[in-house]
Amino acid sequence: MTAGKKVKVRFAPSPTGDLHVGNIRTALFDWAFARHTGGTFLFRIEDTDTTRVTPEYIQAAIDTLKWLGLNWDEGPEVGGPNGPYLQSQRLDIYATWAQKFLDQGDAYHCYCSPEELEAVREAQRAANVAPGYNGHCRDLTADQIAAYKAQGREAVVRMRMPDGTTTFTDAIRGEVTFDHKFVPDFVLVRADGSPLYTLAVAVDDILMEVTHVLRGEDLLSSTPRQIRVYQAMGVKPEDYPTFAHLPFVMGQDNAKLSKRNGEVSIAWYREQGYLPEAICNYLALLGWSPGDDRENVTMQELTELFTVEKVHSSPARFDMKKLEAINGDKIRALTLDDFLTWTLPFLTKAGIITGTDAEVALVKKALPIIQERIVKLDETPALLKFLFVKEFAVDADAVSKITDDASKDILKRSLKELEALTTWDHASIEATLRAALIEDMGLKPRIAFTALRIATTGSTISPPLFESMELLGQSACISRISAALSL
RNA sequence: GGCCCCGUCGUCUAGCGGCCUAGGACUCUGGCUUCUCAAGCCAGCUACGAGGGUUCGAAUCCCUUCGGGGCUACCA
Repeated sequence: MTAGKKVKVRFAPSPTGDLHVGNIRTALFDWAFARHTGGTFLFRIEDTDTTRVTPEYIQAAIDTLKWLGLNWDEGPEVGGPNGPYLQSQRLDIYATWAQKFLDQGDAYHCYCSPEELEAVREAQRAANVAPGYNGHCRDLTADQIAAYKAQGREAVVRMRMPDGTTTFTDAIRGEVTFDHKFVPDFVLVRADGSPLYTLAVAVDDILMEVTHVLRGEDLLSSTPRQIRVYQAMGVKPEDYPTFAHLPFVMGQDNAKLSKRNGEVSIAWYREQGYLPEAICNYLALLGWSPGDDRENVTMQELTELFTVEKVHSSPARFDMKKLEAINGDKIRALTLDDFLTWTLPFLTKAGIITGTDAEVALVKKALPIIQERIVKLDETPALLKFLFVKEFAVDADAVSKITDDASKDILKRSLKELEALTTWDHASIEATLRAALIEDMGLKPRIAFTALRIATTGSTISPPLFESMELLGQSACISRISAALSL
């Protein structure tokens, strides 16, 4: 199938909500496959279900893909030779093909009402036979049709599924066969004239010259229906796209990932401070591996290493802990400038800074000491807050730890030493404090520095103490310690 | 129920008949380091769903079984 042709892969979500982890994993594989093969990545919006798809969700899907860096060659905003790329703008195309199928006898009008169809299914379930359309309207006579029309019945367009089987080779699962006995005649066009997924997806994949369909395994059993449409379109088997059905991403409870068993919206991950590259790296490892022990890969490396042959056929469980670990790795690998760029929005959103040049400069100086201690960007405000607060106050739960006499002694001595210090850098601060508190007073470092940490940063947890004090500045340190003494 | 897909440590995976007393990563536990928190380093725990074959030899091939999942819409 499609051998020799230039690869074209499509990602075609139906935006009935925010794109979720599963969608993104599919998009990522589509993208990686296209880039690996030097092919085209096509992005199409399947918005034929107008009751569930909204313009907001469509825009959100576009933004999400952009944010992740999954750039497309054909699709919304960038256009392309086979547009439009929103199915809602291609209705006339589907109508034309549906009519052709009707004319050819591949499809027929079905006048059964939803209620009648449901009754049939109910009976089938009761009789323990496979539920599905019973072919009631397959061979209606002209009189029967006239009678239905006279009753004012609306018709759907239904595809005739001939006896036999459909066999295709899935690039991930191998040869798969479906007996048409279990693939009932299916609806192509609703009674209101709007197309269904089964029609639109098949028509578009052919018209847009898609060579590879990598999609979720939930669509595996709909493949024979797509192939049936190709046949009716007159497409030769060697021109069918190659199918590859990706395994699911499951939640912790082994059910398809959903809001109930894990956070699924990419928007949520973005707000939490996950890096797009971390999300992509982690998702790439769900159902795929480079084949060796490599795990940390850049987007560039992913496109070099990705092949469908290495994709699994078994589902994978989503593990937030592993994502966090990878995110931490990616954060630590960031250059200072990139780290700054990623961090600033979190600090401004938290109200820690407003964005002045002085603030940004201080943040930049402080970032190196927190880079290896955060896993997500949203941890940054809490760690750097002490540098920017206008009204400094010691955390309520830490106050009691520095009001005892021993702590007061530590703070008093520290104050004296720091006031006398003429060179204000972390090495000098540390040398002075160690000499006075550890060597002279004989205190344990842990005890001595905890008291100072609370007094200067307001918390029992902070970036390294001496670096923090350097950044804070001599006068601020002195005034905070003085204030702590009168608590 | 029927059809289809899937089954290696808790999780993601390596493995494609001998290199496997099953390797790596995350998690977890213990230790080292240490000014807190991290990071880093070291160690440990834990897996081929089960049962039959085939073979000198099976995690790897075949069959059965059990288990999980998907589909079964005028959703996608």
